[in-house]
Parts: sequence; structure tokens; C-alpha cells
Amino acid sequence: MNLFADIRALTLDAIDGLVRDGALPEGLDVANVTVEPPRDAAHGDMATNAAMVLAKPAGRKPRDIAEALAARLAADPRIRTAEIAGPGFLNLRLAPAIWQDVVGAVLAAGTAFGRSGLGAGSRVNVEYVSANPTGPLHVGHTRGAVFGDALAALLEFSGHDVTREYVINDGGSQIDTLARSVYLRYLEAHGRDVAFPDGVYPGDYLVPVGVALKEQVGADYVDRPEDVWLAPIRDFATDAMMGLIRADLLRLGVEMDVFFSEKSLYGTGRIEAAIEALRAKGLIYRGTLEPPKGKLPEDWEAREQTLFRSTEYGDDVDRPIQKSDGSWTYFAPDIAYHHDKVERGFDQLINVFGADHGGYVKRMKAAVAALTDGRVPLDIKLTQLVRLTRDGEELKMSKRAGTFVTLADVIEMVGADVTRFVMLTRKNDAPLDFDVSKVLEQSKDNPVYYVQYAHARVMSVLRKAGAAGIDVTDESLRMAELARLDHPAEQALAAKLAEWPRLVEIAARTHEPHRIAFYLYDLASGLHALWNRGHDEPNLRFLQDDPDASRAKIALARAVSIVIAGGLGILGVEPANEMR
RNA sequence: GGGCCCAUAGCUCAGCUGGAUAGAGCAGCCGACUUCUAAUCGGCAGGUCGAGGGUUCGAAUCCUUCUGGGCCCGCCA
Repeated sequence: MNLFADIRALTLDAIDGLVRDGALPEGLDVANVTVEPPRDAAHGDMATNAAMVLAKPAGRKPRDIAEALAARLAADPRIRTAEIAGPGFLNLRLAPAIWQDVVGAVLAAGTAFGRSGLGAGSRVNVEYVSANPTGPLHVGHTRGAVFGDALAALLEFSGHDVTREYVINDGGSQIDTLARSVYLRYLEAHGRDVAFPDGVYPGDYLVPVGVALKEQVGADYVDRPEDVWLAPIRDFATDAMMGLIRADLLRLGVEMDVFFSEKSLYGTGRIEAAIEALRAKGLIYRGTLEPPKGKLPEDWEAREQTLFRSTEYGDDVDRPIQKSDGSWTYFAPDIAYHHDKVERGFDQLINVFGADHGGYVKRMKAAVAALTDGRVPLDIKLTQLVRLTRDGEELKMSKRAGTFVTLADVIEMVGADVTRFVMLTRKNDAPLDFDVSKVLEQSKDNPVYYVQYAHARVMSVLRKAGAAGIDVTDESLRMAELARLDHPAEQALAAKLAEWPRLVEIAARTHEPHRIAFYLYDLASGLHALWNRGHDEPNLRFLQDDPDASRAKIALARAVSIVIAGGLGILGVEPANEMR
């Protein structure tokens, strides 16, 4: 149930009625007619802009349309009053029974309340994390992981068929670097004194990999030339790194459906096939790029390369797909990878990248648009940097020195739930400050605890009520006399619950899971407020002497906890039953 | 030189793809624990929505120019 959608449908019906009566012309575009909660609750429960939107195309004054519309809407039993305000807003107040129905609907649906068929089962591929398999995940990856995972859950909740995917960049030269680094650790495991020159990964996390390699192959690679050991160590090291990464993801509660190996595309003709598909459209050619404007690389010289005409699809320059030695650039297998995703039948692709990949967005979109003739949309979400601090002091990370704050470190310090929630309390395209001491603070300064506390309070009420002999199962609470929820403060909280399905739709449509976190904070605030009003107004307490009144109020509280639990579920956070 | 993102209260940020008097939290001030855990709540104060121009019934939101910050810019992925 989505109350706002219902009332919007009612409004559109009323408009149709006015058209039939000849009060409005036919063929009006109603796409911009909205029904939403008014900014100021004093204006009513819902507001529609219909009269203003239709005024110009209909050639009538907004207030005239509003009056006619108000008369029709007021005839519906759900509508208590319809008032014209401001330039032509129609403010609606709903019958109290509507809010009571919302509570009943939440209890009936459980955490599925707010699920929708918006996606109509369309198949969405969400690619995220996809960190190079050269080391453990660090904080930057964590944000992408949390964001992608919440987005995937959100889309699933909204009726999409979602595949969570990680592409392993195991085909590039960084894997050679990894293999050489592991080789040095392997020699070290054999008691050799080794130096770590520039251009290899110095991190300690490779020490056990070197030891493991020694255990597997003994001294077979010692003092042997690179062409003997490079290829096998590449595979060995990649597997080891993916083992680390999977373990890291597990710590965070992220489970991928598909790990896709980039290397698996090589030698199969699939890269060539994807490029041929573009060539058939006349988008591949030999050419020489203009030198980049501004500061010129010192070793710049013009070279003829194989280029993709990405400018046809909105890119700024055409992009090379082959290096001058004839080998592929990273772009070519990536085109093939996206070609593969399209061929697997996805209706929509979403990639979550770090902000440093911003320059890559246009060419990737161009490639997908070219491959599918614009049929399959690709949305690329960039997550901005995380600035990790402790007591306001920055925890510096340097990948070069091999000292970086890992995902495992962060989880160790604050836990997965806190990490996930906090990282979702910011828009993906805004930088994020993450203070490991502050996020553990147990105060309303800290949104995680604030929301958790609201849930725990409800659980506490249920425990107390249960101890007092009240049946507090959801089945039983559904049968409560919800008509007793007649206080405006209670109806306001129920109204907040009614916004949940609408909010989920907006968040899913815009691919913005952070809206869930902000809504939950808002909902928690509503519960805390009502709770505290109980201090001065005992009739607003959830536990009453009259068991029937009590059950109705507990039903409301329980409905709030259900929506909080459902929302936290989308974010991948466990609701707390008590605070310690 | 070009591209992408960002700029909203002293601070950290929301703001429903164009709606009404722009909202939270923190910090500041005042108030509420014989209660369903005060890890909470109520109130006060705080704004030329970076600047200018444009689009229209209506702009923080869309277009444009500028200013300031972040990321990126052919053989790394």
C-alpha cells in the first residue's frame, strides 16, 4: 500500500471527471501532478499541485480548477477536508481511519511493508567494489561496498531482479607487479635477505602468501628466471588476494552473486567480438589523438592507435582501445565485459566507482550506448572520498608505503553495523568524514544509536507488556482497536509510517540509498517525541491500565519498530533489541 | 586548457528531480528524570541557499557566466 499513490490516483480520477463534465479540456498532461506531504504539517496531511500544473494548458485560473477539484475530492470518504491555499495548492486532510489502517497494514505486511512492484521484475546488474586483487580492502572500498550493497537491496525491495557483481581485474600489468612482490616474499620465506624496490607492493599482507607459496612449491622457483614462475605465481597470488577480499566483504556482510574474471575474456575471442560489434557500426578507426591541453606529459609524441569513436555518444575525445604495441588497453576488455553483461540479458546496468574513476564515466556510457543502441541504460554512481579520523585527527593512508587503514581495521574498531549506517548518512557524491571515536559515541550526535535506541525502546515496551500478560504478537496486535489511536500526535506518527513506501520508491528511482537512513532517523525522532510526551500526558503512554487502549498504542509502536527493522534491513544493519 | 562532482545556520549535513514562511543534528541559552531505560524530549536563538544574469504563476532545485574547493585528463587499471 502506498497511500500517496492512492490519493494521487484519486486526484487523477477527479481530473478525469472534470474532463467528462467539460470543465477541463481533454488530453491534459498530468505527469507533473504530484501528491506529497506538505512542508508544513499545519497545512494538512497531503497537498497536490494539480490546479497549478493544469491551469496554463487548460486556460483556466488555478483557483477555479482547485475549487472544482476540491468538491470532487471531498466526496470521497477518505478525504475529510480539501482546502485551497496559496497560489492554488489543494491541501487535503484525511479521515483518521486512514492512519489507523496504515498501522494495520504495517502489522500485516511486517518488514515487507513498503515493498513494491516498481521494478516489475526488470533485471538489474549492480557492479560494485571491484577492487584490484592486489591487497586487502581499505576504507575507500568500504564506502563503495556499503553503498552498492544497500542500493542492490533497495532495488530488490522495489521489485527488481538484482545481481550483485564484482569484476576481478586480473588481466592487467598490476598482477605482474603483485606476482613479483609475492616472489620476493617467497624468497624471504626461504631465508633470503630481500630488498623491496620501487614498483612492487611492500605490504606485510603478502608475507603469509610467500610462506604459503613456499609450502606449495618448495624451492622450485628459487633462483629461477621470471618466465618460469611469473604465470603460476600470478594465479596463486590472485587467488590469495581474492581470498583476503572475500573475507573482508564477509566482515562487512556483503555477499556477491557473481565474481567475474576479466582475464577470462582473454584468448576467447570475446574482446575481439565486442570490438567487432562496434566496428560494424563504424565506430572503430585508426587515428592519432590530439595532445592533451595544458601540461603536456614529458615523453609525449603523437602515435597512431586504434580508437573508439566515443564522441558519437557524448564523450569529449575518442578513446584508444589498443596500445601502440597492439595489446589491449584496459578499456577494451571492459567494453567486452559490459557487452557480456548486456548479453546476459540485463535491462539495466549500474556501476559503483570511486571518485577517481570519474574520468572514465563518459566513455563507458558511450560504449554501452553504442553496443545496445541506447536500449540498456548504464548508471554510474561515484562515491566520494572518505576522510578517516580519530578524535578529529586524520588517520593517514599511503598505499605506496603499504600502510593503509583497511576495511578490517575499521570493522575491528567500530563494527560492521556502525560502519554501514554511518557511511550511508551521506549522499554518495559528497565527501564523508568518518571519525572512529565519534561514531561510537552513544548519543543523538550519533544517528546509529539514535535509530537503534528507538527500536530498542519499542522492544522494551513489548517485553513489559508481555510480562503484564498482554498478547503482543503481531497477529494479536492487528486485531487491536486501532480506532483508539485518535490523538493527533499518534496520527502524526502513523502518517510518518505512511510515507515509507513512497520514500522507498523515490530512493530506488534515484538510486540514493542514503534517503533511507535519513528517513529512519526522522521516524526514530517521531517515536522518541511521542514517548517523551508520555511524561506529561499519561494517555499517550504506550502502556495503559485499559488493556484495549494499551494494545492499540502498542500496535503503533510495534509498527514503527517494524519499519525501522525493514529499513535497517535494506541498509544491512541489525536492529537492536536492547541497548547496552 | 578541458571534463565530472561539490558550495545551504558558527560546524556537519538533509531538502521529495520546480512548490507555500528553506529544515535536522552539533555547538550556545532556557526547561523536563517519584516514567514504558533522560543514550531521550520541549523551547529560544541562529540564513542575501557562493555571486551575477536568465527561464515562469513559482527557483536552493532548471539554463548561463563567474568565483572558490575536490577528482580526472594517450601506451595504469
